[in-house]
Amino acid sequence: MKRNTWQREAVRTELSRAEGFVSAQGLHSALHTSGSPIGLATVYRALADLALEGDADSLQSPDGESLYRACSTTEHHHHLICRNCGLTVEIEVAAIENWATEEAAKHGFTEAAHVIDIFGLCAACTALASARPTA
Amino acid sequence: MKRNTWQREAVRTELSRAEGFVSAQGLHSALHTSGSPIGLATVYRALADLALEGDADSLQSPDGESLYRACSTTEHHHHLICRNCGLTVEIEVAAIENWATEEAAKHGFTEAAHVIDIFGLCAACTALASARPTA
DNA sequence: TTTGGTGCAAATAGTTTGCATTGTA
DNA sequence: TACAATGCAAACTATTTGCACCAAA
Repeated sequence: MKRNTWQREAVRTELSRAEGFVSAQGLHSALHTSGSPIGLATVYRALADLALEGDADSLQSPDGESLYRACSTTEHHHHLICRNCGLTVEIEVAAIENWATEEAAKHGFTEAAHVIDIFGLCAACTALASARPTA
Repeated sequence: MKRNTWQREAVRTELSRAEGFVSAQGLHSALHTSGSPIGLATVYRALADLALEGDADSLQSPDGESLYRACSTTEHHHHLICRNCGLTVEIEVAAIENWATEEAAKHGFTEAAHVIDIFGLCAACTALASARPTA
């Protein structure tokens, strides 16, 4: 039987408070900042459980980190994520959903789950980047 | 100036020989099996270069590994990946490309890189699945 | 009380990097 | 000859796991 601990609750809360996707590490430090002395391993375990139970959605960022977000079971939408500051904008397009499904079906695939997310630099970070170039 | 070494050539060759996506580690051991004493770091560096030059396509597997694939054309396309047998089908749709770019621009994002991949069960695996259910 | 959960630290896994050496241009 | 590329091993990052301890049921 799953037990109800404040740690799980904290992770769940912080996850749903987050606008879009958050990394386990990010969520952990956010919790620490909020005063929770929760352990990193616990955060990982809680997130893994949430994902398993279907309460969280996860995807891999281009950098190879696992990102999680609270799963609004009903409808699913996609995100525009700033790779610098983490700003997330929700974008939803039924057209794309259909496209994905059809494209899969066209090739005989079933149980298609798509990963459609756009990583970029938000306006603010773009400005910063041009002010202080990386290279 | 980029130099032409047999190691690069080996990586390039092995990559195009592979049917679908391969991990750096997998490619490395495949090369070793073929008798190439190439170093793992070199494989990583070669793959990174190939991806940078646009000769290879890369994506993150659900396990967090970086997978690479020879990129036939200069344009980039997306994939339909069977989560059971690994069969990969390239799908390309200018419409989606544009959509992604526009959606990003609409929100002031720059340097947008999108992750659009569809994981599902290919026809063959679907048949197998119904014959011998997983759960 | 029972036993799953937690925290810490050590262990993994994948990938990157420093540096002396090698080989291409 | 000169300098990019290689190989090795150490360094890193993200994540997982073993284990003793704690607390929910």
